[in-house]
Amino acid sequence: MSNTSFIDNIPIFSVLPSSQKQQLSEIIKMKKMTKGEVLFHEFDAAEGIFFVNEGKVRISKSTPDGKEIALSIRQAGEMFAEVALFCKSGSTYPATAICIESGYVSHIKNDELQAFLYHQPQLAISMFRCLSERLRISQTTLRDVALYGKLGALAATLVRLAEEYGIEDQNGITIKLKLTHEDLGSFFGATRESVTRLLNQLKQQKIITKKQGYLLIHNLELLKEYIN
Amino acid sequence: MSNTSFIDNIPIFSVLPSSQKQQLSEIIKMKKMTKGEVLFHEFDAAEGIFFVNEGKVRISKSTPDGKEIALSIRQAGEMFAEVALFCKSGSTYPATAICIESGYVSHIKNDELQAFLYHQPQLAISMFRCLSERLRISQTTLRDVALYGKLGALAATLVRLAEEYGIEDQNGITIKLKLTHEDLGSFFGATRESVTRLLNQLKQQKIITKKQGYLLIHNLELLKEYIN
DNA sequence: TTTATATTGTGAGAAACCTCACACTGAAAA
DNA sequence: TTTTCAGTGTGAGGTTTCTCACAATATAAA
Repeated sequence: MSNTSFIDNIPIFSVLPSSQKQQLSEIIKMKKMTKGEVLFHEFDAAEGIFFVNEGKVRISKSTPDGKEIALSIRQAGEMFAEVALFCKSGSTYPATAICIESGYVSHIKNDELQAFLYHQPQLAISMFRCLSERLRISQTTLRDVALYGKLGALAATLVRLAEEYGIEDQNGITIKLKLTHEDLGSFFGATRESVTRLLNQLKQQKIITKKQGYLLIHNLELLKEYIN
Repeated sequence: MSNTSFIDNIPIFSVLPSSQKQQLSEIIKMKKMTKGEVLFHEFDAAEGIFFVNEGKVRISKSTPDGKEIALSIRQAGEMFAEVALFCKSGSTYPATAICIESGYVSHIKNDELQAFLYHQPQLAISMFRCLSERLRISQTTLRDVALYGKLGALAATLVRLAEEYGIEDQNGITIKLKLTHEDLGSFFGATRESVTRLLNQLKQQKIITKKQGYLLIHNLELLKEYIN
């Protein structure tokens, strides 16, 4: 009945009482997105913040010469472009968001969310928490990429993806993402050839296998040993 | 007269009216720190947030095998351990903070600042902004380290240090930090030998020189070209 | 099915970076 | 001053990773 159903599926909003959810639903706008669609480009004016309702969005930064690094992949219930919130007017998005699996996203304009948050300290705190968790992840990734070799960075990436997208069964943890070797390499700056070779190393050690196009992790502990 | 004078020197608190500063001064505690002192270790229980009053603090993460990456160097007026705020109880600091230049730091316990912030949305927003700026920087650094080589990462580091610690005069921008080649390398994961060789490359191109122990940047534009 | 296209696999050589060893320099301590 | 020591410079050789080229497989389209 209420049009707040999709808001209920976004964990960060669970701190809100339903009256506030109703209010929120008036400033949040859902729209369809299709695979390949660019939701925003790095350096576009930062207009607002997004939430994934369904589908997946890849957040990435690139260099002028065309190389690209994937920062994260956002799925249902997750927020992105959070850096835009409360930013100075005239700021730009620090990364590009591309839909990699069709679905729906919700969007709230910066100024409207800011006004709303002013009276919802609970929600503001939740968002603060989310932001600080992301800073923590980013700094950890930086450490991994700078200090371990590519094998370590790959291991760290697989561990992180397993935590976020892993489905566990008796065989191990399947990473439910269609990722090419090039996609994987873009998380830590390696070429597809290197990723092929590194993955084969891990396959030889029976740490991972490939099943129906998905990576299957047999031994998460061993994988973690590459990072510590 | 008032004991809020050191609070006045922390920019993020400038949004507070003086009555609130007075209130803040009751929960914030200043203490001396001396060079080499560890303010907290990575994985210590996250008890609170810090502000530098005087001196400098180096924030770093390390690996079990002793390698280390510098995340930032905080100086007077700046906040650190911001990730601790609003974190789940039982959380730990994600990095280590070591004093590299004696001075004073102020400390606020998490729960006390949280209670205070609840009634100070203005300040909460300022802190949110600071956090998101740091996420932006961390993600940019990640891109630099992953996609450019060590020379690019060095250039990016110098540009960032010049912006934060640079003093400009007719000769160029002096980075007012005592940094060994090893310190510099720790920002992006290079050995001291590599840093020596890379710096000499930049010196040959007249982009930088060394003056009285400090790095002097003659051509910031050329340096930036290594990153884009 | 056949065909087209995207993805993966693999070798060989180049480039970047690290490691180790040792010499040099400059600033602080004796 | 001399001594000491942290920091810097540099060569040689090894390792990692990239690049380029091309072959082998999947996967999707016809």
